[in-house]
Amino acid sequence: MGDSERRGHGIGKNRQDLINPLTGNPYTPRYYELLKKRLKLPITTYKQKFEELLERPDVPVICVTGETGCGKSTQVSQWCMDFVNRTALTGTRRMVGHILPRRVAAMTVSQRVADEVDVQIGQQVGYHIRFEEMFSKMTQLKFLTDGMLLREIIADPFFEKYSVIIMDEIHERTLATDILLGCLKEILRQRDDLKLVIMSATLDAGKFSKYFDNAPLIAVPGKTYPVDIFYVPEPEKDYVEAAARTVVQIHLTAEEEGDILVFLTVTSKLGSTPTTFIGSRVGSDFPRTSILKVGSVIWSVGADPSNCFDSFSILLTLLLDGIAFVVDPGFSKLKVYNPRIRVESLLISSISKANAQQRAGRAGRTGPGKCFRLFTEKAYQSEMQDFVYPEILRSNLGSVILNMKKLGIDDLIHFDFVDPPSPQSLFSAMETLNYLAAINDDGDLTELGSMMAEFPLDPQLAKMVIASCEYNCSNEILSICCMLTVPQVFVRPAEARRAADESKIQFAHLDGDHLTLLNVYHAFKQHGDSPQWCYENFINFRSVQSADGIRQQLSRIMDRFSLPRRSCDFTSKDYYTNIRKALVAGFFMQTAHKEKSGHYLTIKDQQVVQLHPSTCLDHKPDWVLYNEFVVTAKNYVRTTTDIKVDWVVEIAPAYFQSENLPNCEAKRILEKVRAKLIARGRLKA
DNA sequence: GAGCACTGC
Repeated sequence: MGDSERRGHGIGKNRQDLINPLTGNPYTPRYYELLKKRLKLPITTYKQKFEELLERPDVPVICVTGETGCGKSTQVSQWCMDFVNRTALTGTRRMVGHILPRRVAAMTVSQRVADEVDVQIGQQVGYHIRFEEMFSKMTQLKFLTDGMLLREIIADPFFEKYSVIIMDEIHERTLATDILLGCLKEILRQRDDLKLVIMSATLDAGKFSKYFDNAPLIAVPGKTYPVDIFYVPEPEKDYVEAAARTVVQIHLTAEEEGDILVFLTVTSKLGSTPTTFIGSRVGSDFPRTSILKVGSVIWSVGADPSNCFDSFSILLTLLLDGIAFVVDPGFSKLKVYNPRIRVESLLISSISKANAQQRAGRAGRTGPGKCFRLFTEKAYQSEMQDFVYPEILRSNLGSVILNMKKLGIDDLIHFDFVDPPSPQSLFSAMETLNYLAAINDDGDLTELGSMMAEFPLDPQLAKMVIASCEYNCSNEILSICCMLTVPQVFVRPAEARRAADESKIQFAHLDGDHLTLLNVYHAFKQHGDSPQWCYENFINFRSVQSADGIRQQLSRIMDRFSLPRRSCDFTSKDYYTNIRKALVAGFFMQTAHKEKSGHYLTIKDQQVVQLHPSTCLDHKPDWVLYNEFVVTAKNYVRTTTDIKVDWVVEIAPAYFQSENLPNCEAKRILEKVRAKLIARGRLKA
């Protein structure tokens, strides 16, 4: 705590006391207002202990745990900034980097800290997230997303910009965090002037402390009240119904005041507005505010069902006090990866004990609370995992490996991961990168791979973008690539499905959905990026707008590598053919063949798939390329384009060599085509 | 002929 803070409300007699050392200006009234609140935070008691640890040269890593709301994110970074200012040697002053997994969190926490230390955001305190740089030369404390730090480390392998790095919310265990933790452990061996602060939710703390050679741990108790936990006696068949029922019951019987928080995941049952679903069962005279978590969207239920929060307010809302009841069905939507068929999908899966405890904790923020778990106590005790598997164990590792190779980490098998991925999943991703020519047969990054790593894209997309220059259609592929990267371009409101489908027809390209997306992008630009036009044509404005932003970023990267941005003549018969060939250059591993029986099999893994009904293809081509494999009631390939077998053999000869292929109809055709192309001199034997 | 969209660069 600075001198002025110790004097409480800063009614110092000496004018000097009222000067903000960061700016040289007197503190504003707002500063004192916030200071009062800061002094009451649970974490404030631990300031001295933390600072002592920070000063000790033999302590490179400090772990801090505490529940949301204890103040760790806002206060610890200020203490670190003070520390750097106290100890900074003349000459180069280094920064404090505060890493959070989400953009919104990085923005809101940095704004809060800037307010608390009474500076303008972007000056001494700033943030850096994708598409937004809010910092300057004088920035001493910078908030950034983990993905952003992963970009920075490429240019600055020892984090020499920083004196202190704070890794916050690491229990979320994003891919980027896991790579960074491994890198940081190594960097700390080589830099004795770097401090690392690890912050996580309480339960996982021991694991990280141990990983960093038993780093000292500061555990901040939460300011919480007891929460009674209730279980259902029998497993619930339909948890959405059960959740609605429970909400009604609380409403009718509970005497306590307070709001209800329900954790739901998106399911078909809920439709586009879970509000209506719950609302229809709860009735309209529902006095309590229900906040329903649906993916990343929070919906409020109550008198005004249209009153739903946008994603920016979610964090703030969830931090809001006043919740006395939690209804927890015990599920969340989780990415799972099947390495055998190389498919990532979102599955509704059971949450972990740690998740369940965190959810229950929401009920005890302002007073005693109740948590209704819609699963049995036995399931909790014996079936739930302690923690959900971290993302790195549930993902296709293509991007991860590309990133790590770019950082010069060659031996991935012996890299010190907190949770090492299996050698099989590493190998399968290496194989994919090898087919894309991003790494050579020795596992070393090629020049192409090094370039691919610079693009914030999946390896296939990066390869496609770079390859498109050879096909004279990089402008078009760039647009398609961005449209593939953003969510849900076509809007289909429940009440206007037919109108939406009819509207989509005007963009439809009969050769495939990729070209349809290109048409949408072009139309969007022709109509001057108009939100109104989007609305009228059932196009998701936010999606196409962000596609446009990504496009600008990717364009700059292309320019940096002198990759020509070109289009071939629109009237040429090759215009669309070139584009489709460029698609093949990136996605040749995601192709399917129509068997004689009429159904499609994926080439490499022989999965039976169907074209997703949303496709614009008006025919069933013999060969299709797909962007996505989705598993719902059936296996579908979504966003598909008609391709010619000659192209795949010509463009990816190594991949389509027959020894790689399972014995099937497609293999025999590919062999014939191969022989034909060799005979014509279009392919080397 | 179904509907199911988690984040980050």
